[in-house]
Order: sequence, then C-alpha cells, then structure tokens
Amino acid sequence: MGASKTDHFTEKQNQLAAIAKALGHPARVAIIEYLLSVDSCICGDIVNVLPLAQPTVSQHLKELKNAGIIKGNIEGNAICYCINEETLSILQAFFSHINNHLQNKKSNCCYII
Amino acid sequence: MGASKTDHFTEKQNQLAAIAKALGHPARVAIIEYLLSVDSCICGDIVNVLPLAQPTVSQHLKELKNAGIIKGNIEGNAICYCINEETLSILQAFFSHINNHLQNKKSNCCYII
DNA sequence: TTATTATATTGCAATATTACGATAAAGATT
DNA sequence: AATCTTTATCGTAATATTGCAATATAATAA
Repeated sequence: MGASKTDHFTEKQNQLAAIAKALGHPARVAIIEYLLSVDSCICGDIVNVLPLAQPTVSQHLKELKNAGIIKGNIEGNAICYCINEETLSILQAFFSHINNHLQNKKSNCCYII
Repeated sequence: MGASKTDHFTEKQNQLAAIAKALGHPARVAIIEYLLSVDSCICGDIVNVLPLAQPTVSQHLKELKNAGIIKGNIEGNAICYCINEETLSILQAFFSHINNHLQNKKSNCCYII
C-alpha cells in the first residue's frame, strides 16, 4: 500500500507521529539546529548552509511548516522562519509521559540485548 | 531520487533523524504507548491491540528495534519487548538543547502565523 | 513425532518521499 | 519598466515505506 491507516489510530497518536516524522530527516534536523544557532530568525541563507539544492530545501521547510515545527512570515522578498515552541512541546510532553511511566516501573526484563 | 543524502550530514543529525523517523508512524507510537501501559513487558498480544495484520506489526516492531527504541530478547516462542530508555534520552537531550536556546533568546519575530 | 502457537521473512502492489532542473512568483534594485 | 534576488511550485526519476497474503521458523504441547 504505502499509505498509513491513520483512521485506525487516535488523533493524539497521529499528531505525535506527524511531528516526529517531520523531524525524521537529517536535513530537517539540520535546519532546526541552524535556526537555533543563529541569533536572528531571518533565515534566507539556509540554502547556503545545507548540502542540498534550493528547491529541495524549500520542500523541507514546507514540511516543517506543515507539521507546525517552524512558523514564518513574509519579509519583503525573504522569508522569516523560526521554531514553533508549541509544537515541539507536544513531543516533549510525550517524553515526560514516557519517563514517568518508566521510573515508576523500573522494568527488570529485556536485560539481554 | 528518494534516498536521503545522509553522507552530507553529521552523525548526530542522522542519528536524531533516524530515531524521530522511527517514531513517525501512528502504529509505532501506539506500540510505545502500549508498552508503557502494560505492567509486564511481555508483549505477545500487540497484534491483537493494533488494527494491523501480524506481518505488518512485526515489521513495525523491527523498525523500532533497528532504531534502538525498543529492545527485546527471546522468551520461548514469544518475544519480550520493552522500551530502550537510552535511545529515547537522545531525543530528550535534543529537546533540552532546543529549550535552552529558546529561553535565552526569547525570539520576538515570526509573530504572525 | 505431530500438531499448535507465535513471531519473522518473503514477495508484491500501492503509495510516499527525496532530490533536482526548469520555471514561476513577487518584492527589491537600478 | 527592466533586472536582480529570493523563495515556491511543477514535473519527473529514483528510492523508500506501508500493508498484507503466503510461507518460513522455532519453541511448546499433545
């Protein structure tokens, strides 16, 4: 098939998966890291930083924006992108949830491999 | 093409992306949530819990294992899977890193959209 | 030994992703 | 207006992912 059966999962599960998926490419991780490293959030030089052609970078930016991980507004003939903390906090909450459970449990199986 | 140019990114970026990518499917999020919800980490009944056929579930489990998100060992004719905290802590560290940067910055652009 | 049970692998079809050249769109500059 | 600059979109090729039926594998139960 190739298409995920999103109908059969909860909204939360689909939401988490969508955010994680958007982070699931090294170029997009690199974009996030770059956005963090620059003081300004005007990021017209992302193309020069990445080892990818301009249309490809534009496509990755679009995916990050669709997933809500970055947000931006038009600034003349450039685009101002920056990280959307709200979206990333959803993933963070998921990890907190995981941590809480794991600490309560202190799992003692699966010690091999 | 379809193949990521992983050579052109850092090991760290590829590692983060691989972990995020493995979480980037609702079925795999559901598997993680199920592993958290059960007290035991014997998870032979995952197939019954998910709306997917057994081979598909097995494939998702394999991907989670390849990414290091779950670990498991053979227990008779069943498999014992559980969450690998070490791997998830890599993603958590990334988010801490992001948080630190964002708090220092208090970004004041991108207020529209 | 012969089922039975549980998970993994294979093979394949449908769809998605990745990448980039060519081109478009739109504000800035001259 | 004509040109430059920057980002977006289109079209397309190569590859990856998703899902499942069929089958294999391996331990357990009879």
